[in-house]
Amino acid sequence: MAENGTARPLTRRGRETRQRIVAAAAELMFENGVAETTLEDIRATAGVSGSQVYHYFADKQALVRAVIDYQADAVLDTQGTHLDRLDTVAGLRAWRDFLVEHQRRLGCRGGCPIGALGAEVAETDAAARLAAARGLRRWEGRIREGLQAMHARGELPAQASPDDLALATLAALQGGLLMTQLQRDTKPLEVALDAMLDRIQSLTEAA
Amino acid sequence: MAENGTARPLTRRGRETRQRIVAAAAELMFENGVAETTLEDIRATAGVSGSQVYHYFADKQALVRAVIDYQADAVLDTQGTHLDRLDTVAGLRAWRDFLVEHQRRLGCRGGCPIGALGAEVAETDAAARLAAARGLRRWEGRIREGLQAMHARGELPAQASPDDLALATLAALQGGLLMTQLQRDTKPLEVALDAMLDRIQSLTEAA
DNA sequence: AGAAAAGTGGGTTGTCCAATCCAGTTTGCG
DNA sequence: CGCAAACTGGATTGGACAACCCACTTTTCT
Repeated sequence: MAENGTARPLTRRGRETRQRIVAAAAELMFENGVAETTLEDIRATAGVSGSQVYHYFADKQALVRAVIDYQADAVLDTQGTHLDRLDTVAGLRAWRDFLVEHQRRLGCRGGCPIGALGAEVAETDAAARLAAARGLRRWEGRIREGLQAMHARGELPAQASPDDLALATLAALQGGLLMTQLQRDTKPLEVALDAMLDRIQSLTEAA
Repeated sequence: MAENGTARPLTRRGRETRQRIVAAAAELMFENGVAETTLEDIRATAGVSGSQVYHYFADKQALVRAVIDYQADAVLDTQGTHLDRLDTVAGLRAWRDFLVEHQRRLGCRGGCPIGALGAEVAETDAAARLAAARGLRRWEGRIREGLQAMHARGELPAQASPDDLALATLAALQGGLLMTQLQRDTKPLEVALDAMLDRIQSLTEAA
């Protein structure tokens, strides 16, 4: 039976298989988009047999939603300790360098695993759109924590909103990733992040 | 016969019909994405008969590329005179208000007509990806002209790069639009643009 | 007037793919 | 052990859709 979104397989092996399917789907959808990825591709990549995909997911949409949640975890995981060090200008710059280098390694392909997926399904699947929005909000939250810490230490002007700065930084990052994907060049990402970090740095110098 | 990308129909009527097809495709793809838009939908919306789509376009991909070029024109056209007045902080703020209001009118649906389309096809159609990149570069060019004028008048510090500022502003706009689309709320767009414009304004005050 | 282009309206073909079903086997928890 | 879940490896259905073809009419350019 196909499970609903929240129910998890009961056994360890079941959870692992489910996870293999999601990971395979995430990889293929990142590389080729949702529409170009067939359940048969996913089945083969995950190394499971015919009926297993439908054993764990009601339909393709349910799988897409699971992939978005998976990518949200993966994105935060990939950035690792960088996200814990966004409370200094040096930490922010190191994070920026990491993101740029990561895109370079990928050949500027794929864009943001959450943003690109979310954009593709935003107007056709409200639940998937909300899952993507939730993923980005988690990311934004990590940036916000760093900037709030700087603010609390008085390193940012009292009237400056660390929350707004965090949201703006994530937006610049998303736009930079999109343009980097389209142009196959890390320059947009570099310039977009540098502009935001320069702004944050100049605010610290004003405080 | 299906024409290649550059050849245009010879008669006025032919150009109009071709344009009607592209406009219908643009509207439907903006609302539902490329994958969810069938040639039959387009044919019906454009009000043309069976074989006409293939009379003007070799295949769906060719039509998608035409739609991207069409949207690039439409986006610049929609912003009208605002793009001629990006050489003052007041002009930039008015432009920002216009963009936010435009999203509000659309119910935050669809995102950027160029960016959303480009992202969907970026990894499957290199020509379409490049068409989207070209469209964004035209947009960036209009922003750059404004900032270059400010720079030439000495209203921006000599060491500040108006070119980089323009690219960063468009990236912030793109990311803001994406997040606004996903969250169905203009806040990300507002905050992203405000952050970039605040940065530009503070640079003018430093100069 | 004559030719080329634009257009109608329909049919057709072939493929792809999501989704469902099933008969049987293996695994693993209690 | 016994039962339920996990899993295999198919087959199959049904629909959607891109792409192509055609016989014929209307419009437009020269």
